[in-house]
Amino acid sequence: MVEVENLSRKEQVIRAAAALFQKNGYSATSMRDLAHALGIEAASLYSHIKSKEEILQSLCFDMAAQFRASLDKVENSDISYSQKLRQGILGHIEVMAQDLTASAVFMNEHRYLSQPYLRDFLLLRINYINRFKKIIEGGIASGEFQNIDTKLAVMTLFSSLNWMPNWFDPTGLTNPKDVGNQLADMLIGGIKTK
Amino acid sequence: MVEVENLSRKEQVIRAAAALFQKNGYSATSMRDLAHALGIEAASLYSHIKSKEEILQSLCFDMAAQFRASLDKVENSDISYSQKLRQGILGHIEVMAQDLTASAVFMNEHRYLSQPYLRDFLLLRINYINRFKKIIEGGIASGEFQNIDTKLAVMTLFSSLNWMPNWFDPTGLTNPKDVGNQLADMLIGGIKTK
DNA sequence: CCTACCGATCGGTAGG
DNA sequence: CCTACCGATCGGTAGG
Repeated sequence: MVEVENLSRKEQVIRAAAALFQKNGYSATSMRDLAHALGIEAASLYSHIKSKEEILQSLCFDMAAQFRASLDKVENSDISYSQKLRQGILGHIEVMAQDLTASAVFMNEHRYLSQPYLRDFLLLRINYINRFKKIIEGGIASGEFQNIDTKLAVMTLFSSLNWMPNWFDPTGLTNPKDVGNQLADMLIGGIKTK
Repeated sequence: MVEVENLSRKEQVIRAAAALFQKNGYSATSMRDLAHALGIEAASLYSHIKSKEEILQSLCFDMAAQFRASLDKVENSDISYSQKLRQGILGHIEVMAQDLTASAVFMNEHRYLSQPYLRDFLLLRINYINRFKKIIEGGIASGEFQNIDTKLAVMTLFSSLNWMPNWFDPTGLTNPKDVGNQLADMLIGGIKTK
């Protein structure tokens, strides 16, 4: 019971922190700001978390794990490279849409991780990007895609995906799946052999 | 002479600040860090600049003005919408490539602007984005482009452009113009009527 | 989860 | 461009 309560409160702390990190940035968010948002004193936060950075670590690595898991599913499936790319995009957006705030922190605040966490995070990220790149390279090798610059293509895709938390309106008419399919239409149509 | 020296020194301060803002973030960069990079004491910085934020303002609004000017040239020229979009992309990348550090600050640190500067900056930015959106809408209306979601299209373009300072290697083989043309090929090919 | 508090550091000013 | 310094605030700890 005590454990469950602690975990739950810890998650409240992390979620409140994510909202402040997104709004004001990690460095510009003080532990007193965070405490105030939760209606407690700054010192009380340390009953739930070890440090300010531990919160950032949770947020960044949890999102990274979710992105990774979503790509696992499509990577080894027996579908065309266009379909793999589309499913990869849909998976990424689906994960993002489940927590746009944490996604924005993942994208914009990971840089404030200290070593060795920063290094580990960047390795996870480059690995993720390279898996998308491999899909594009596979599509080129099979003749499905034009012989485009794969680095430019994958960076265009990645930046477009990660910028979404900054403009996507979850209360709007378009749902994550529609946005993902439209993005896939736009990008795949552009790199597909005509 | 005194004026010229002051201006020059001020620009040195701003450039050094841009490098630190890019590397460590605006909030996490102290005036003592900046002073150290220039080999002077923190208090001495205030002979050249009024405040820390004034530096950020210079960087953000200077870049905004350059982006705006580059789009002015292509907007009213008598070319196809594909060509307008391509020239807009090339112009944006050319401006960015001239100062990748300031461009990264423009993209990632503008959020630390205080009011009313933040509001003004965001208005300039949405205006810039809308001008690209108008080009895309014009292309749809003329039948040159498919009937895509213009918001998604312009956000994909804008995020892709602004993410470039984070991965573009100015010492590499591809020059800004090649990258711009490749990005235009990829995006325009994707939205053009087949 | 609180009060009380720590040393460190912040942006900036006074006065030269 | 410097020394000397300001009040405010930082992340975090001790002890309950």
